[in-house]
Amino acid sequence: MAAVDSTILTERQVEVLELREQGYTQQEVAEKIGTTDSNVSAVERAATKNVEKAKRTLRLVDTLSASVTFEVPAGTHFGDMIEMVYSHGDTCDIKIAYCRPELYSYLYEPLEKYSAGNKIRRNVEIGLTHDGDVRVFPGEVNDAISGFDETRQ
Amino acid sequence: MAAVDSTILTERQVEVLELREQGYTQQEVAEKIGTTDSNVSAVERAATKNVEKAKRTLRLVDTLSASVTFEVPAGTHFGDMIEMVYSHGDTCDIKIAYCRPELYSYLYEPLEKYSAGNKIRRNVEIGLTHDGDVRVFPGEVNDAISGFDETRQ
DNA sequence: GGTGATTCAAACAAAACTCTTTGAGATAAA
DNA sequence: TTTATCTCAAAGAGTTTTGTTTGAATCACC
Repeated sequence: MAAVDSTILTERQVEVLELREQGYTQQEVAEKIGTTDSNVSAVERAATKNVEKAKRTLRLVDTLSASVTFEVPAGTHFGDMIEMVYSHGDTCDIKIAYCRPELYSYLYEPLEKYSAGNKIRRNVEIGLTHDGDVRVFPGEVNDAISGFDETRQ
Repeated sequence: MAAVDSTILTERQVEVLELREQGYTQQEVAEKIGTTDSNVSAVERAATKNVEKAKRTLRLVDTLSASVTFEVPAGTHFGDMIEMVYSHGDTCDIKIAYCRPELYSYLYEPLEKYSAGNKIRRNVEIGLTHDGDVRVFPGEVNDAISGFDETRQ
């Protein structure tokens, strides 16, 4: 079995991920490792959640390590957020490396799933690097402002 | 403060990372958040460890998601490991996308710090993708085989 | 030598997470 | 309908992690 040292995955989680990756169904995996399909499902879900956490962690650190950071509150319009990027850039003598249309799609991509009606439904942390790059971290939900029920499908 | 939702960093850890990133010393951060410099050091270390864990997690998942995976035991010579890559590729009808010298430096880069005397000091998980790419995950220490004291500087 | 910045180990309580079981549903195909 | 596959919530016991304190140590620099 693959090593899990200094990883946020447990041995059990890697065990399940490996077998699932090889094409076995949850029931087959359950038999192989001696437990129930329901348990395999739970472990697999925990593993997936951990992988998502790892991705978000690196994105957050990447954003925080920019020389300027600021937070955009949930409910902000996309256009306003873009203005905030440029004005913070001006204030800190950073020339943003994107023109307005570029920045729009650059920001829209990672935020698409947290947006609706041209508004962002989450607090967003934005970082500006020395050389004008823009980094984004979609943060926690803020239903009070956005007026959306995140849990609904 | 930046959101830490669905992240493996705690609020405290992000708090410290943010202030440290802004250039404050550990003592200054300690005063700001009302604790000791020694504590700030500990929290910062935990945060760094978590970031490393996140990186290793993604590398492991990347390796595991390859269509063929196998493990190279600690103590293996670099040359033997490279032969293993090609022979597994042959077995599974995967044409490795690197020639021998390329593969050598490609594998040496991520494994350099775990190597000595042309041997690897750790178990290494290797994944081969459908299109011949090679992925590497340096695993747990195995001092019994490698005969090295990892803790020594 | 002294000083500022940082690191480290040990210990502890509180908090978070893990795997598991149980029992119930959801979905889609035969 | 039956079957296979997968999901979900709640609850429990066990393990791990976290933040913290204390006291000592390291390192670079004046």
